[in-house]
Amino acid sequence: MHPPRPNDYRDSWCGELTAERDGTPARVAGWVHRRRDHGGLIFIDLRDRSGIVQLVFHPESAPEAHASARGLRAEDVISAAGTVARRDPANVNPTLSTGEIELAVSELEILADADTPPFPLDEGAGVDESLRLKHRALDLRRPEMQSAIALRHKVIAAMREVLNARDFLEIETPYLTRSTPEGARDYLVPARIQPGSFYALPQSPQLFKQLLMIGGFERYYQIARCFRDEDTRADRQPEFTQLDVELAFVHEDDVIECMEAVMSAVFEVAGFDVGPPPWLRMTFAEAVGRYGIDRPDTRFGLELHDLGEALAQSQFQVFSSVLGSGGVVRGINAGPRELPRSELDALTELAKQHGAKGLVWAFVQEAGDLRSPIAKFLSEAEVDAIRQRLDAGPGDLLLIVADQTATAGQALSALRMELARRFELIPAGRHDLLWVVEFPAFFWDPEAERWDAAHHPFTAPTGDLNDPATLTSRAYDLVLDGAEIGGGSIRIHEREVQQRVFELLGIGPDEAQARFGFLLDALRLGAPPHGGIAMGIDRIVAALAGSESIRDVIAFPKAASGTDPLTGAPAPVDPAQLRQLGLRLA
RNA sequence: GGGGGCGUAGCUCAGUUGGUUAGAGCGCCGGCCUGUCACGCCGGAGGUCGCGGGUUCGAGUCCCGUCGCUCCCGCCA
Repeated sequence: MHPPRPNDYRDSWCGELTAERDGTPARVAGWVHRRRDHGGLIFIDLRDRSGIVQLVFHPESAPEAHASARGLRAEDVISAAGTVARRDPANVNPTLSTGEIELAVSELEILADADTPPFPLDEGAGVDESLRLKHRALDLRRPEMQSAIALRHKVIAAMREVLNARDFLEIETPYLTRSTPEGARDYLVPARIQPGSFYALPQSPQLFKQLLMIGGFERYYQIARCFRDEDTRADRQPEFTQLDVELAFVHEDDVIECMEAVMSAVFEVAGFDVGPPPWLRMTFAEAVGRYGIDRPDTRFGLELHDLGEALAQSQFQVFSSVLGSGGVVRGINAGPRELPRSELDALTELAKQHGAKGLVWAFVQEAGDLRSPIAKFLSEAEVDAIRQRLDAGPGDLLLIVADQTATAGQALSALRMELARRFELIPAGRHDLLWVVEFPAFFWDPEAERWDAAHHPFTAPTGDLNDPATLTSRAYDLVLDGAEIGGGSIRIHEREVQQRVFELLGIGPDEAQARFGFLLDALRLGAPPHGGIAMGIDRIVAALAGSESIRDVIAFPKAASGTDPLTGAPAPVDPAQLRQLGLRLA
């Protein structure tokens, strides 16, 4: 690390005192990591951002320092000066980078004493998370948090470096804005100077970056905070950070190539091996066909297979009726597994939780027949067909779901993931990265009785606008180990097309003008073809750090409930503040 | 909005079929200790068993309600 400017607190980093400094004076500062008081000798492990060094206090040679060292406790903040001394070979600690030396302290200053920590720093990960969040300043001192936050910095720095070298401009867009709805609920901010009116916090800088393209900047990026008022998950926070990128005069390949350069640099600084670009591209149709969902984890098999053709006439009513109503019967071969009934029930529950009405399990017997609750409904030909489609042999466990395509896919995908966890099917250290492309542009929403945008309403479609079901959107998602870490598209740059898409989505000309007039107006003034992408920085860093939750790579995250145990937000406000805003609580 | 899991000492947890004074490890406090590095040894303090109600002679344990944390579905790209 860059050496500290010597002052009366310190002249050296703890973690950088080595045998080369033997015999030289040094002054360090930091937190008391551990204390070992032998009555005579006192050892203190002192920690700063760079690492840990052992301080030793001798009662004879430094009685004053030794006396005050007796009162040191965990997390006290001190400055200590003394002489770097090589340790006796028998006393070397090989687990410490500074283990060959210690600092024999002659002068100790206690800069701040600390209360007994509410949780131990070395067990941090096992501690209740809301307690950690409540005392986040303490929690952040844990090595895991230190390295996660440092990794986050390195990732963002690598992104900036690549984009800067390619002449991108980093441009900020407003956080107080009119909502640019992409489907999620907006966070609203009441406007004092316009009582009754509200700003919205942006769900993404989508429209602004398109305006920047129309504004002639051609290559833009931003490390942008985005806000969505929806329930959280381990990988979702009310506010999150994305690398937002947009380019003018580009096609899909141009954006993808650019992001491959950016992400290669990111994976490189993290020492994360995903192989060199270009990375695999898979169509939406193939992803859903083989894995059931549009963000497949391809690190293991257990692919889905269609059984509908063989079962259309099945005596088993569930199969025939689902197939008759346009649904599918699909299955996976879980391989040779012995599972007790209770575990099969648990898998059925899982399938139901993901929307399926049920799950059919079947074990292939030695003779080729099936042991299954529905075996008696299946003809020999049907059993043969199932075995063949699922490439099943004796002992194999087959899992079959009959439902509408999307539901069956989601349920089977959840089953795949559960089996992979349970039977450890994912090879250690393997990481798969792939682009999913050629998404359908619209899907029919039967409840709202209208078309809905699969991506967002500004995504450029290809095909015949008069036949929305056949339209493909010029969108692309980047998927890492089954997690969507980024997504983008070529945008609509022609006003007429944009207007037409709004109509399809049930947004009439007046409403479109009211909500998106500023975009439609700008599209009249000479919009270049353009496209871009947004990369989820929290998810990327979490994946690189091996964290289960993005909260572990955000310095000050919200809890799962959306609240902040640290500050107590959200909190009631003073009535006077409400009055100023012209608000009254219901 | 719905489902699952959890809630006992500062922390992590155990607590049997409802039964005496609710335990352990770590931490904390005091004492001893001159080569430890998760130091060691001796002693000690520390509990609204999340909260409220109920059943019972008796509830950490059973029932109802409620709150909090967490994972998932819905929702959200």
